[in-house]
Amino acid sequence: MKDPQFTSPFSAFFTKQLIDWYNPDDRPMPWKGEKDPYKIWISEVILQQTRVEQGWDYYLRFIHTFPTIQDLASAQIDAVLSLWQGLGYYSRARNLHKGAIQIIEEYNGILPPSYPELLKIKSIGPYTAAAIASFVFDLPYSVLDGNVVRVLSRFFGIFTPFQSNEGKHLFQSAAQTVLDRQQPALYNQAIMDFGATVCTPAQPDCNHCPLQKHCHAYNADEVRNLPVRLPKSIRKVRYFHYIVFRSGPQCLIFQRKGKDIYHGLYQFYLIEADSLLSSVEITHRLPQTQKPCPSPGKAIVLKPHILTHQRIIPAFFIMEVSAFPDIPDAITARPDQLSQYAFPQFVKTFIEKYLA
DNA sequence: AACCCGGGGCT
DNA sequence: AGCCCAGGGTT
Repeated sequence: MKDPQFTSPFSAFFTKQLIDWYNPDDRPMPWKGEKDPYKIWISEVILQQTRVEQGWDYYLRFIHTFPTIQDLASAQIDAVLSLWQGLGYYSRARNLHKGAIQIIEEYNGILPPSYPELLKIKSIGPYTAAAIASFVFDLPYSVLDGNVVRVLSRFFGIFTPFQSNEGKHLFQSAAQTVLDRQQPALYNQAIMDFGATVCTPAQPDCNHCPLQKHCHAYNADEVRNLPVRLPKSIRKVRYFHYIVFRSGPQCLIFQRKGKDIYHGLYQFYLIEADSLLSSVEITHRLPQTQKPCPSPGKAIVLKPHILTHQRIIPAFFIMEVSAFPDIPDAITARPDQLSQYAFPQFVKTFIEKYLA
């Protein structure tokens, strides 16, 4: 299929109004105006699927701990994950670390001033490459994120879902058409701030909108129906039964392996099932070791942990033993040492509430 | 092209 | 309860 080509008589109006509207000082951020490509890179990866307010302190801590690419590349992955703890989407932290090593080994330690080269670096996709290229190197690449898609779909009346193949080309074409090529950094900041503060998902401020006159959605009363999204997939339900082996002041933890969610982070001994298991069922599924385990006590069931694609129900069984069972890869730690390890948020919640 | 990956805030 | 967020990697 041929790429859909975007045209509109209101492109120039759109761009001029946006630039006139924009005042960078209205929405200050720690990384705004930053010209160190490393810091912009960090900020943009943190901001992937993450709100500015949520990422703010993580960014400051991250660049304080790892001020340069070399610092990040030579760090242990556990240290990186610890800084990321609670922010979610932990593959971002793992890929950031891989990317730093990649830059040291293949790019002489410097982020390349080129969109296609930036795209080759781990953690950098089309959005982040355009952001770094425009913000740091003043290259004419338009960013295309959730904000931009929303603004473009409403103003130009684009009802094609962005998630579809056709939508990706159509929105990319529209974004590049309205880009102010003379000042790409200012323009990209402008459209994202505009989407975040005026053309918001719910209850956009159309009454004070500088684009109102030629906004297709406003004039057709379609604002609430745009952007159009593809239906979302059904959520899986998973039951995580954690056995907290305790012996005196110590307990056992394990690092998650494989390619599943949270891999690289730490947890207690896990028995997963697709339903809540009884004490008897738990007993049958305890590790087979020399020393028999006592039967588990009453489960501490926390509220479900709701994620985008799954729902995790955490149940904890604290099991006092005279000696730890011999389980491969077990790590012995005191509760006060657990802060050295990165845990999924709901495990951290349990530790603070029941093991502190 | 489809699926997977967190956590928080808002309505 | 559902939606959305400064998306990218894997298969």
